[in-house]
Amino acid sequence: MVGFENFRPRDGVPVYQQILEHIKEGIASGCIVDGDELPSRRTLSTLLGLNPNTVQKAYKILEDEGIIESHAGAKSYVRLDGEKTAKIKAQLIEAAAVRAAEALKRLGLDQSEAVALIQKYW
Amino acid sequence: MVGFENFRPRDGVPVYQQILEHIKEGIASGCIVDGDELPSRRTLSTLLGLNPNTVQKAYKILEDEGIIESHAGAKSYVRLDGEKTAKIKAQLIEAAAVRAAEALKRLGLDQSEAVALIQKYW
DNA sequence: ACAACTGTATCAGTGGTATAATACAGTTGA
DNA sequence: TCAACTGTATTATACCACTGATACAGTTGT
Repeated sequence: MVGFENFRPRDGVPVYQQILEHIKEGIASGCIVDGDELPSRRTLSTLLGLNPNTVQKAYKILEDEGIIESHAGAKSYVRLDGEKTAKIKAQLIEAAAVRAAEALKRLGLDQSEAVALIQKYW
Repeated sequence: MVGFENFRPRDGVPVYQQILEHIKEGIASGCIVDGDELPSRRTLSTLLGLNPNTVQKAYKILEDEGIIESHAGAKSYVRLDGEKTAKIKAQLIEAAAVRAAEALKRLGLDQSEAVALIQKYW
């Protein structure tokens, strides 16, 4: 079962997007693999104190992207092959690295200073 | 005059926030200093193709934070002392570094991998 | 004084997010 | 079979961030 134990929604970002990201990050880090069962829309919405529609919105996008499989009446499962997993991981990592590099560059830092900072705040 | 030549708003983030960040980043990197004149609300909004209120919103926040000074009828100026400048710089750098470290951690990377990525995408 | 610029304030409209209340249909297991 | 779950869909509502349009007030320089 895909876990949401340490899911702490931060504000400023739509919750449905954070649910999306949480699952994709789980895939990238290897915590979530092919065949894993997802909590039902109703279960997860109750757990997080949300409306079922909010969870549905996130799940719908994941299904459109071919990451999960849903069928009326049955539970939902993660559907991944090696290629798709690698692609998700690469996309997230590149996005995070580019964002980090650009942010630090804009602050006037050079590469060695940036590296030192990452180490300091790790 | 505070410059907006290489200001390219990205979507997904409110424009008024990006204006805010642009000015704070300029302060952190030393491009913007005490006494600098700001473009007027109307001038900047025309330049960026925005509504004057959007610029006003950003300027208002900067004034509330004591970073710029505005008086009805007169132009607006940056007001900074060394302490304030250092504080802004430290805040932005810490925020960027923490955000970067957390994002890369969530993706399952370790410190050396993160450093390598920053160097790769620098 | 006056034109042309400044900042400031107010109100309306739009779109996205989230909630709410249902309804319907398929699967599962006792 | 049948109750209890599952997913799916629809409609309405509320709220807030953002943008847009407009009006008003103060300054600056000629």
